[in-house]
Amino acid sequence: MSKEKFYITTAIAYTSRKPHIGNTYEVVLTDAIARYKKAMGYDVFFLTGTDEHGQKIQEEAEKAGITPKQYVDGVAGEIRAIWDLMGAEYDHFIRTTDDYHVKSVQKIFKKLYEQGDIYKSEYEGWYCVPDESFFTDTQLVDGKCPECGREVVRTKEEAYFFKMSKYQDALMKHIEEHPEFIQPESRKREMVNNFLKPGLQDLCVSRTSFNWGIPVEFDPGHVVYVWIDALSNYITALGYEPDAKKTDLYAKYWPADVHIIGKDILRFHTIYWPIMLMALGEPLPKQVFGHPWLLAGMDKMSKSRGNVLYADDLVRRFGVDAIRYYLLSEMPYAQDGTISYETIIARYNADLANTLGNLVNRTVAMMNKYFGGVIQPQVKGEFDDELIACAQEAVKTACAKMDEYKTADALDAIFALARRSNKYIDETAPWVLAKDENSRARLGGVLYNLVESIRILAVLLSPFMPETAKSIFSQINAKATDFDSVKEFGKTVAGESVGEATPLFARLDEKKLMEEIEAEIAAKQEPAKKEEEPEENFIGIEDFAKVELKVGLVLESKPVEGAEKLLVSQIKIGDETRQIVSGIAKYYDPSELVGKKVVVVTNLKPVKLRGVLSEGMILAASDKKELTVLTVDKDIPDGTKIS
RNA sequence: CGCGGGAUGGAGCAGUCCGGUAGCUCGUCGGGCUCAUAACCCGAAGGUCGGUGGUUCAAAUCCGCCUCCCGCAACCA
Repeated sequence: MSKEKFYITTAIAYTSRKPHIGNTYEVVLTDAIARYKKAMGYDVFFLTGTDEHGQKIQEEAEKAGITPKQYVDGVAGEIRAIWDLMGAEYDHFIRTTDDYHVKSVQKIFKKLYEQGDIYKSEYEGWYCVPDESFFTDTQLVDGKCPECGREVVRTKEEAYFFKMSKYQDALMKHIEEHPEFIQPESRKREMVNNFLKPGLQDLCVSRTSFNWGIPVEFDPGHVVYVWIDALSNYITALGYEPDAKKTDLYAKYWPADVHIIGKDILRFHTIYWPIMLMALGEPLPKQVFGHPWLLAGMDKMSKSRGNVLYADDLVRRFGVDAIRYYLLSEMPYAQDGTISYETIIARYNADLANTLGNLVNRTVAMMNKYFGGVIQPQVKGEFDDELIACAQEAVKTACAKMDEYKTADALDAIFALARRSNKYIDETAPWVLAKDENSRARLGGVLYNLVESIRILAVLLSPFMPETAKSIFSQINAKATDFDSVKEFGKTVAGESVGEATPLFARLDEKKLMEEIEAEIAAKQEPAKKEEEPEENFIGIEDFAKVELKVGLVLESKPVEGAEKLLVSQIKIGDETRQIVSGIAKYYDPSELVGKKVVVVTNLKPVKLRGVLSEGMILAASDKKELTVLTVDKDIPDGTKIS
């Protein structure tokens, strides 16, 4: 009888830049699940890879003065190196520039076109250059870009569209009939209520404005736009081609058991991807899990905020398993988690060094001290039952939680056994037993129980911290290391010798380490700033002169109906009065604004925001928490020019 | 009234579906022990479970209303 299969994937990482620890979380999570499933006897296929096409990459490459292919080769290599560093045991690493992928995507595109699911747009479309976005007539707001309100160009570029609406009802039905399809549950409602119920828009699936993409075979000049290209990776990696004989891999592993993805791309995986598969006549993935995000403090990690943490830096400092442990134990199932050096150090010391590391260390040390390292036979005694029950409970709970992909809860159950084992040492007090020759057998039995508990701990930890598990196995010289061996207590073999007691995780000096880290960060930031500023950020005085700024007096202000952030104000600027809409409702009560003299950009092209005409812009200073409008220092008539 | 999630000792979370002693980890304070990585074990302090009204013998848990936070959508000239 063959083993049950389990196909699991991460999203493919975009190769525009090096991934930060938040991006890396996804591959660690997936790896832990994959290792667990393997340990449970599944025939696992774990896919990850990189998404390498698109305008952004083309631009980055141009900036760097190399070809897009050279550029993505570099970043993809970097990504793969990080995945390897994290210990990800993937079975295949797909790159969307791989030839088999390119070929298959072209065929998929063609098939969808030929069967009428993709059509060439017959009307002209609208393109917003700064946003690089393409819109249909109905998407425009008052003839302007719905994203940014700027002018759009009636673009001559044709584009292909995917008829999403055709499959809408079928998808709706599928989601209703498979409640486990979208995880976590709350995300499902977001998808259904925000996209499915209002009706799906047809999706633009080709571009002519850049050429770094998979060419549409039958229409030169067009490249396949992101969705069909990127999402298909899950099947092309298995050798899928439409209307061809199914490969063994595909026949065996598809449909995927779970796609592990970030919550930000849930929409593409739960709506567009299933519809694509329906159109191809292929089965849908069984589940899509949108994991939460890892935040640095309270903020999203981003380069511009300067709060980015990288996996390789962290691994260098704390080791792979410590970082894997942090990510897997700290992230809640459905809510965003946080990461910082302080919290890593705190968990490292409390859980890894004190609870786990010290347990192993003291046990092995006693074994060596009292019995020359030789494991003694099991001798029953007081407190044993409770320890054994705890070990069995840990196995049961850890597995149950892992079946739901709740890694934090699983680790919690495992560490409960480590804590119970430490307590067992205090209860049985081996050092007291050691003083009495009569209790020598019991002393051996106590140590046996401890070694066995530690062995079970290591087995359970192996999907999460493979290196650590290995190190523990070697220290206690464990022979039985698979999940089968932890079903019952007592697989440790008496007569074997344990190894040297080597600390698994050295305790960290938080204060000293933080000083070191801060110094390092400071050293890194200084030179980086100097490089960037002078070259790119200067504008000439003539550029500045293009902006016409004047003092304006706020006569009246009120909220814009139906908009959360908008206030519409009547502003007197010399002889004229203008209506200006600003996104400041969260920070200002309309009445506060009246009578203020503010700085207004007067030569901005008028736009309609939320249907209300805005003829200018009020300048304001803001960071993520606070916003304040600019006013003038001394009183001066409205209409005064600012330069 | 766009949709959804949440508010529980200093921090992070469980408990809420199926009402009945409010639990876990970290932190703090006190004690114990000495096998061990100044570690481990025990004990204590600390919560009117966001507010309010109701149902009930009994509400963190069920129902109504309100406040605040967070996602998604929209939008932020």
